[in-house]
Amino acid sequence: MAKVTIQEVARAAGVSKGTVSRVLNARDGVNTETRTSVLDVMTQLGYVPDPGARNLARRGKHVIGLSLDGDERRGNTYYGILRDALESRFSSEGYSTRIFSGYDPAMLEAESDGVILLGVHLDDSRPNQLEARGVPFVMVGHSLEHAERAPWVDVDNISGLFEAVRHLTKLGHKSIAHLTGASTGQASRQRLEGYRKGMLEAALPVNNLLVWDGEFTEVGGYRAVRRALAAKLEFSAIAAASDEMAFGAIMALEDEGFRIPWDVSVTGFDDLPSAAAFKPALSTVRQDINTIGTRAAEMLLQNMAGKKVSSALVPVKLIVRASSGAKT
Amino acid sequence: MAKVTIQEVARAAGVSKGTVSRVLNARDGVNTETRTSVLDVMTQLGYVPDPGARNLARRGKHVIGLSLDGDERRGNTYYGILRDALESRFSSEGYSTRIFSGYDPAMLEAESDGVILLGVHLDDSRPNQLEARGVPFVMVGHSLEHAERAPWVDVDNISGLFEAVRHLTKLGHKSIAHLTGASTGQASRQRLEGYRKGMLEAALPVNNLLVWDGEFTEVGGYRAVRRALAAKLEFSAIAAASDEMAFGAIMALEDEGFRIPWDVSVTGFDDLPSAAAFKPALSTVRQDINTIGTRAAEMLLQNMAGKKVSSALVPVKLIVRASSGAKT
DNA sequence: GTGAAAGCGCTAACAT
DNA sequence: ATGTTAGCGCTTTCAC
Repeated sequence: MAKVTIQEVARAAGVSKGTVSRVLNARDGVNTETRTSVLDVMTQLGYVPDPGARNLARRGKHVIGLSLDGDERRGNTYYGILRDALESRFSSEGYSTRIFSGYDPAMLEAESDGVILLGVHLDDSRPNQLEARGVPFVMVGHSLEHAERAPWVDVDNISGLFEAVRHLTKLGHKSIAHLTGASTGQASRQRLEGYRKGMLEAALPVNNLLVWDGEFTEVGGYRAVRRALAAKLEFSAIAAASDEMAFGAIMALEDEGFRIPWDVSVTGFDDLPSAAAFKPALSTVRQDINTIGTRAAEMLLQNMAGKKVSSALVPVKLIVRASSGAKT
Repeated sequence: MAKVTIQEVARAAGVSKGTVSRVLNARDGVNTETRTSVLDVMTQLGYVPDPGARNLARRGKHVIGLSLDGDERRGNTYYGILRDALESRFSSEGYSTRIFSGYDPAMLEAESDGVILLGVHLDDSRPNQLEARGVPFVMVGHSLEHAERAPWVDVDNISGLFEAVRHLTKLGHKSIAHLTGASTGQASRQRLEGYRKGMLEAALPVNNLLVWDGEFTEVGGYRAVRRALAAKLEFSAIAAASDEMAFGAIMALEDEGFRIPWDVSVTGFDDLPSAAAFKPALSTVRQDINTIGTRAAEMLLQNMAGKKVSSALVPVKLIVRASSGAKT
């Protein structure tokens, strides 16, 4: 595993360091043949560019800022994974990432070359400010308000819950509850909309008493279900807006003697690693957090390079496991 | 904020780059006067060494591995903060950090210069293996089994819970329950021991029915309290082994109509950022996660430099807020 | 289109 | 004890 450098690649390919560097940076002005041959040699030798050296030669700050507004840290399995994905993509490009929690646009501008905006909400001032300052940025998550300000990557929330509800209605369920998160978040609204669309499609009424706030946490889900049970609400299925709320819901149901999925079917959203391991294994809408992170990173990289990029809606996929079953 | 380099420091101090580099790396063979004067110039100019350039010149891999066994990721506010602290300390030293989840000692050895071991448990094989391979490492958390293998940093768990219980007994509480975490973890055991010592000190009996497993999560705390209530257990205070379990406990209590702290006093452990914001503000044992991370990083750095370092027990501090009050 | 050479900020010999 | 000088791996002029 001896370190292979650009020099060796150059020699092996019979060209100069300069040329190798050019193909490495996808700069044009390189003969197509030379390019492919160099590329070949690279993979053959298992060449991996040294980020430190690149930064040094490029002379920049080379840090990208992760701006979290408030406590995205909480409830965080999701953010942990996302952060890993961003980090690994950026670091392989020679950028280090830094978390900026206390939101300070001036600092962001001074200390980073570009920024990833996490958890943008309705009346968020960050997109405007960043745009005004001309700092390249991309948002993870989106809302109509800010959609035009900068490119964003988001998961297809609406389709996700729509699919979950359709799955449930096909199973014969009619009274389907929805566990929603904080009302200020975009994701919650969109998932709620997906729920409504799903009910509509099956010509089922949307009963507001069956839309519960689970605060996007396990306990939140647990308590919401307890309240519903205490209020003697009738339902045979729950489509939750997150896996964690679904976990909480299932615990509450089981604590009260209900069996999943025989008495009540439950679906989640996210497909966290723990969803498959849960008892019963959770039926859920998978969103590939890694893809989202990688996409966002790539978009920002392009953006910083001055290229125009367009936003992306990442598709979701319904994963059916043991927590949902036919209405009995 | 123009970038100041070692060259400029050298000129301003009237010495050569070499000398500046020497003081920068705390290498000896430098006149004390020169050293202090160089140091002065550095702070005056606001000099910050460029990590990339250092790595490049030092020719090493310069990555330190964070080994998490299994899913430390979960329940994670704690690990998020810890990781930030480690990262910032290491990166200012020119090291990048990488997470190694699937534990593979060979990989760890091949790809990192040193490793931080997180969540070491009783029958953990990592300390032995790492030691056998001669990889420098330090552990965050400790157990008697591994205490001699390598330096560790840990919070004073025993004193922490001891203080919490003493606080409660001084308030007049006699029936004090303890919410504990997973029994395999060291921290849980030590906190449980602190609880026992606290009860002992006040000549109070330890009733095993009042030691509840809250799985170190909010829901876990919530459910444990519900079970206790359903079993009609008598208690006027709860000393939890984590803030999150305490949050869950308070929610369960309030959902059943109890008022905190009038009907039941509750204390936590960690002092997460959310503890002060919680309603009611949580009395808890503060452990400074940042200090722990920074200490661990510093120890590893020393260790890698071949210096002998000794383990550290970081003190804790009881923070009294609104969730605990006199027994009525 | 490609090579040669200069340098990015720093460390590590080697001198003195 | 300190200065000098090569590089580290890469990008970027500037020639050709």
